[in-house]
Amino acid sequence: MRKPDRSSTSLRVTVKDLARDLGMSTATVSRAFYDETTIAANTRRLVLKRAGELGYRPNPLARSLITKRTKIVGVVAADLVNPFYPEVLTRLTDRLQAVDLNVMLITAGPMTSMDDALTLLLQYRPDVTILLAATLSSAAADACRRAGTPLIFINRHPADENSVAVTCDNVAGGAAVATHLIDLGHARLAYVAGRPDVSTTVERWNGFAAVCETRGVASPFCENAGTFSYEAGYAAGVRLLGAAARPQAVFCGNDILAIGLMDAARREFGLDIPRDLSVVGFDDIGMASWPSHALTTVRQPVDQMIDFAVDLVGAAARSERPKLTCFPGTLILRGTTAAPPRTGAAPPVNA
Amino acid sequence: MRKPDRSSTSLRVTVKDLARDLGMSTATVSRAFYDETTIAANTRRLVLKRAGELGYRPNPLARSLITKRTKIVGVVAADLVNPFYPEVLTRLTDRLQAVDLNVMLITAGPMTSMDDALTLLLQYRPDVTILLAATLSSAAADACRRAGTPLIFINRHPADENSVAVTCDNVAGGAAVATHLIDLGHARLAYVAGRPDVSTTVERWNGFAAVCETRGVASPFCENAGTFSYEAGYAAGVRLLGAAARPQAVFCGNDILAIGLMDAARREFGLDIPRDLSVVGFDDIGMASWPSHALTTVRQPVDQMIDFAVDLVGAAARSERPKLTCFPGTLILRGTTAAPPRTGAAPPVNA
DNA sequence: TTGAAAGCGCTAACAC
DNA sequence: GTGTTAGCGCTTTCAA
Repeated sequence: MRKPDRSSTSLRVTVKDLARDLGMSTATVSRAFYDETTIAANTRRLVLKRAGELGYRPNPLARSLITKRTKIVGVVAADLVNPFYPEVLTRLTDRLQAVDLNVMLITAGPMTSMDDALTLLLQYRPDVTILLAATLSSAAADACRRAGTPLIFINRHPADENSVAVTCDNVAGGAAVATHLIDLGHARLAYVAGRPDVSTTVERWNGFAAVCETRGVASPFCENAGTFSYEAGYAAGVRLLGAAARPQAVFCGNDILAIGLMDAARREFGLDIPRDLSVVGFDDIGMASWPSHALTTVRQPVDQMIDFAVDLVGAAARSERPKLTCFPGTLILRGTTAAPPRTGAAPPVNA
Repeated sequence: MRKPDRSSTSLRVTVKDLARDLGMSTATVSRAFYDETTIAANTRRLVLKRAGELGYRPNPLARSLITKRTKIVGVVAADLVNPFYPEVLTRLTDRLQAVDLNVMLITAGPMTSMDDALTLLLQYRPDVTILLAATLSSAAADACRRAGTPLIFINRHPADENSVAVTCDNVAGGAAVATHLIDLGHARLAYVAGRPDVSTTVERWNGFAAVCETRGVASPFCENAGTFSYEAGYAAGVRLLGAAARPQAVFCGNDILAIGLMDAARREFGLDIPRDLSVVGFDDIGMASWPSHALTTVRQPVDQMIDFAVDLVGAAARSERPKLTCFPGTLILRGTTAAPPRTGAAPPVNA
């Protein structure tokens, strides 16, 4: 076994060093770093002052041995290639850092399965684990429960009703899209589903389809893209728009699907958007507002959602169990939706 | 002070438990988990088997107290909104996880400065710290040195010649772009710089300008976008293309700048690309190959670069000091570059 | 209000 | 090849 490199041993200050320096016991020094302890105000001041000078900070690794709390938040990111998640991750880590929490990131990729990666993470005893667009095998969920780390899902409703989740109101979002498209006068609608087995896919469809039914519009066709990616959107576009009765408007499971589908519409079928086809996405990623896309979409209130999730982290660490929470989205009208061209007899003009 | 939540105390198995269960000493159990120790092969087998059954894994936090190694790799990501970095980060964490290393992620954002975030990270004593497109204040670099964490820069050449860096050959990349554009017949070239103070910006320019000089083409105009973002590219496009002598071809500091600039060219000036303007990027992010962009660009060999960086992590942890390493990029020809339209007298036909 | 002492979970000398 | 012991850096009883 390699022995620790004593030569370059960090001249790291420890409690002992600081205690000796101050002529106090290590216990007193330690107490200075906790609010709820009995220590003379003046002693604390002294300790903190000298600690600052010497650059002493309690070692969280050693501390965790006793307190059982690591100040580590595990973040499991399933799909960083969808630009929505880097946006979320950036704000999330920033906010967590601001409250003195560190992010341990795990991803599932070609080399490691989600379950293996999670096992690795759990060794570090994260106080809380946040799942970004990730779903867990029941074995993995079990492992988390045994390890005692509360789970917070972002953008997913877990099947397990015990977990905490923060999501956008996907049902209402889907409904708003349907209302918008029907108001414009579209009758042949379609939905492009991403991963079929996740809550966002199902809920957005539910809201969309429900309004179609209420408004007496034919039930929308559902094209399954299989996953949330540009390529999947493009392929779905090829299938959907090549069909005999092309839809007049399509609601895509998220923005990146919508962008893929629009590229297919233009390149493979020479369609003009929105004249020949209306398209709506979901998320409002940065790219959606670029002139080259100008995508009408449902904006998720990312900032609020993340801030709330960070509050949940605190609550979860205190073993509180808040209910799952759902934030309203906002339909953002841009350039990819318009009324269908009039065909046959023009409708009576009544305005 | 809150006392550890004994009620829900994880029934986590410890060395002691396992040792008692097996009727061995804790030392023996511990030895089973290290290759370079003297332990009977059969004993090791027994220990590992029972450990598997009971779900025992040594607590890395406790272990680190003695070994001074945490198996934590700090990753500092400066700009996750540029899609290049999520691509890199995904592969990086995946590879690190595969060799049993965990990623602690820090970002600089509105709430926390880079230096504060780094301080937070260093408390956890990462074995190595990887900087993704990040530059460090000299105070921060000092802090890292004092904390004894080796630094690996990805996509940046640090000023400090002590650090290790893995980069793409930006000079050669810039040169290849210039050669391509000049071969096509362009004479009025421009460069759009991202952050002016980083090595990639400077090196790409150097390679680009050097070839112009060699080939006897007028020194390219340099437009400073200030940062590597879509918006900055768009704004730079507005300034650059609105000028009196519009360039025939522009080399952008990276793909996302190029995409912004192209949107400006089309929307603000009604230009057709590549007929009226040739555009080249750098990185070859996924988006560059989408039909809506079809961007000619220099591909960074991300996979090789990351795999190499992961090897460096191992080397750095062993206190070796490899030299900084530079991988060749590849010019990928797509649809945004073409010969300029002939103006005035057609050149003599000689083919 | 403070200090002495025990111990978190683990590894590494050193003896056997 | 294995067990005993000490101790990593820290917090937390308990007694003073």
